[in-house]
Amino acid sequence: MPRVRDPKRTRRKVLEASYREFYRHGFQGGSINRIVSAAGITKGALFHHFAGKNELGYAVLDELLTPAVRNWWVEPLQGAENPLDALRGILKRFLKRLEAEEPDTGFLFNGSPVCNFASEMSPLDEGFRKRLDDIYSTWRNSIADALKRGQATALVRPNLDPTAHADFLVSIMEGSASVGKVGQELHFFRNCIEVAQAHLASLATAPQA
Amino acid sequence: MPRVRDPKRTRRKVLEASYREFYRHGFQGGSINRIVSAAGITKGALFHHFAGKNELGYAVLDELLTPAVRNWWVEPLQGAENPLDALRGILKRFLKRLEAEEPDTGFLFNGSPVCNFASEMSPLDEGFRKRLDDIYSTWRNSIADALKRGQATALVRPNLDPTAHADFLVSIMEGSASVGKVGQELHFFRNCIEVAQAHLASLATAPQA
DNA sequence: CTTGCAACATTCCTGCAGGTATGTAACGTT
DNA sequence: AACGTTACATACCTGCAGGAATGTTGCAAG
Repeated sequence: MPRVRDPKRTRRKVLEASYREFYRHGFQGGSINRIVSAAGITKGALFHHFAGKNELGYAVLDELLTPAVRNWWVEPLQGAENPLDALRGILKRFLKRLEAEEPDTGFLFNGSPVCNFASEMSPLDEGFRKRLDDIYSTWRNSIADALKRGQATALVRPNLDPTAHADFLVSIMEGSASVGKVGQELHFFRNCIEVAQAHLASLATAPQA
Repeated sequence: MPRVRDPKRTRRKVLEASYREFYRHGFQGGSINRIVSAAGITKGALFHHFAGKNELGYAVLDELLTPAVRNWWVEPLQGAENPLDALRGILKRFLKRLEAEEPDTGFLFNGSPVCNFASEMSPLDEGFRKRLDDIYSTWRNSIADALKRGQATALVRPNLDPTAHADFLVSIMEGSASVGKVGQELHFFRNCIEVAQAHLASLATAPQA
């Protein structure tokens, strides 16, 4: 049972409402008024917890999107004995999640939240650009490191550039999310992931059975 | 020497100024006032040529971005005898153009304009969604058709899905543009295109020399 | 059990946004 | 040459945006 005053909870509610608002309307198009009414609080409360709209956006990146990327792409790769299997597992989970979602809801069918922020805000504000660069860097490094470990254990072809392939994979994820949200057809996502899976399989040393 | 009144020219100036404004600030963040001052005209002239901000955005898509995609991706593939070579040629031209550009200017370093519109506006307005869907559809169809022709002439592996690979390729282009604009490093684009080139090469029937 | 600060709520303010109303002058038409 | 329409320019209007100022209340510590 929530107490009458629970600053952490309030802050969290604001963050999540902001996330949804910015996800739908973009950052610039997102309205503080809508956020406070969606969160069931007042503008005074919001500005007590966040210095301004930009800081609110920064907090969404730092406290929601950065952990999300860590959950999806860093932790699953960290302890993996076979990095290619781990990557293919992530893609499979992605597709499963997409198939379970209703269109127009949720994390994936309306584009990657990170990519939405990046498209809109990275050229306009250095605070956003820096944070988004951090997110994409850890994402790409996580994949590149996994591929390097795979090369060390002779599971991944030695003659390929792990960094380049990491860049390529992240581009695929973000690109398919952006293009797919326009058409809103599961079909499209399935196609992209399918080809990506085949591409990943082609990175293994032994031609797989 | 331009005449005192040249409606086509004026309209064109507005369109191009709008394109630049929306490219930098996004559609919602883009300001009509800035557009008219950048175009060197007045608000009355703008609203004489365009019914409203949305119609202005539609016109940018219809009259600037649709032809741009046709130029880059449809026409070069249309008469190509070898579709894979044609695709690789397009990628090479892209990279050349990127290398020639200053960062922070131009078509590519700040993301794909189509993708920017898509991320921001396709969930918010059906008029935008429809137009963007058309653009992406012709883009994808153009590639898929080229691959099919390649299969017919036995230049492309028969056991791959042309549609799926077209979806994949468009995702790569748009994704790398979106992710790359955050880091602003030519390195990243080069990596993505390089891997994409290798991927394209792997679609050929004969293991290429 | 008071006191003080943190956690809110209310109210108001300024600026710019997109858009309209109206005025005026160039230009094709007969 | 007079006219009507198209192509603009000027001035203004309404609304909501982000945010500041100020008021009020829970709550933990002494």
